[in-house]
Amino acid sequence: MTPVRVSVLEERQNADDNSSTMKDGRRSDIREAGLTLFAERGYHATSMGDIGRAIGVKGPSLYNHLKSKQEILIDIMVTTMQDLLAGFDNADSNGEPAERLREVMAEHVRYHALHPRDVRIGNREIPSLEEPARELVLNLRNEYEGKWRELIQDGLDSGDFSIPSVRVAVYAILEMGIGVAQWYRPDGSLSLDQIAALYADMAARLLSAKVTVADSTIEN
Amino acid sequence: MTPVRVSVLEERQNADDNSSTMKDGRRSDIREAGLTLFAERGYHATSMGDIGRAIGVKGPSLYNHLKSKQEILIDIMVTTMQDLLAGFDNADSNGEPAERLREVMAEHVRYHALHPRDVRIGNREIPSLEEPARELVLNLRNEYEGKWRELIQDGLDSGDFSIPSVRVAVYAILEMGIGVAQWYRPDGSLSLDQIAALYADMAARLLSAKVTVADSTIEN
DNA sequence: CCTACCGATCGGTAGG
DNA sequence: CCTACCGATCGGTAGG
Repeated sequence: MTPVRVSVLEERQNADDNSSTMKDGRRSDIREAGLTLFAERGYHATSMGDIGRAIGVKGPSLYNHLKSKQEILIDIMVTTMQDLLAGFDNADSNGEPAERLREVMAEHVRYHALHPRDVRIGNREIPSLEEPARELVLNLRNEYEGKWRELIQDGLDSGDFSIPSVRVAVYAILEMGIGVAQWYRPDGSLSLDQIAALYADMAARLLSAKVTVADSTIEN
Repeated sequence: MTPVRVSVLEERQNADDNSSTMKDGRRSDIREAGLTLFAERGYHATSMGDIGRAIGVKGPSLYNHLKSKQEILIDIMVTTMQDLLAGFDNADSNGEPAERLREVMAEHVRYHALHPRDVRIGNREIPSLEEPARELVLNLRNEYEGKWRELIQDGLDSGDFSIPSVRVAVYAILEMGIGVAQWYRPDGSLSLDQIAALYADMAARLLSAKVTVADSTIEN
């Protein structure tokens, strides 16, 4: 269920090298250290020296494997959005809207539970991205939201869902799932499958509204 | 409904000065500039020179009004949590759990819609806080969550609510409302009252679960 | 409220 | 992969 992805950094390396078999382990070590440190302290509060120290080298040595600190951030944020997009497509089926909703929500929640550092950076460090990467990430995010809007619109059209605003419903559901990254612990009393099912339930309930606002469909 | 609050910075000023009538306008100007810049770029990406420029003075001049950059952040984050706590108590009634839930959720949403910069900083810059302010803010946050847990537990005990996990329900509902700060626009097609009512509806629906997970009450 | 300035730290480069 | 070093920028202070 977890989508297969190739890190942007890894891709760059493969493009530069002829031997795609020789995988520069340092590169993924750096990514991993950046993931932890950016998530804990934030991008601007993390120095290249910090990242170097985390993998046992000095700061300047990192430049043998990348061109800038920014490159690490871009790699993390782009691959995270690509993962979420691929995860949606993987989980989506051609069944009933209600069932499709449960499946993509479960995947959304699983991804956020299993990749808390990635999504935390993804949600906090957008201002730290330089153009054009920032635009790219925002576009990927819009693409992700668009998939959700389509699914929920489908259910609205078929009569399976009943809500006054597709847009608000999408925001509410996505945000709800994002929160899992902040509290999920693998050794908690709820299993990941239980949590995913719980959130799938909650999302499903959200979409069967008894409208109390003035007009039944306000806008999109 | 919006709780009255006194900025920590203002309090400090009043404590230092004898003339509490002479309110140093610069102080709140600085707070306002920090609010905008920290929210847009992040704390570490904002310099004292940036804040000074926003109010028409040089960076060093700011130190006539405060002792450190950190002080601005602390003020913003502490008063934000105090506002949320006071907002909860103000909105809470002694009626039925379902009605109390609707009222505090509407207030939660209104606050996030009307103070997007404050809550954005509040949710992103916790790692930028130095001790002991960090502990203090986390305690206030726990206090806020605790109020929600109590309310939802009340509704569970009285049979008004039906959910497998109070804790998960609180996380889901709070996070849902926090998201409003990221998309609400005063000139949007939905009025703030409509939005608040929508989220109150969604929260109410979340709490009337038909349990699909194995055990009906998993934990707290 | 300003200019001048401090020590520290940053991202990144040179050169080996 | 390292040391040495670069120019830039930072938060904050001195002194007026």
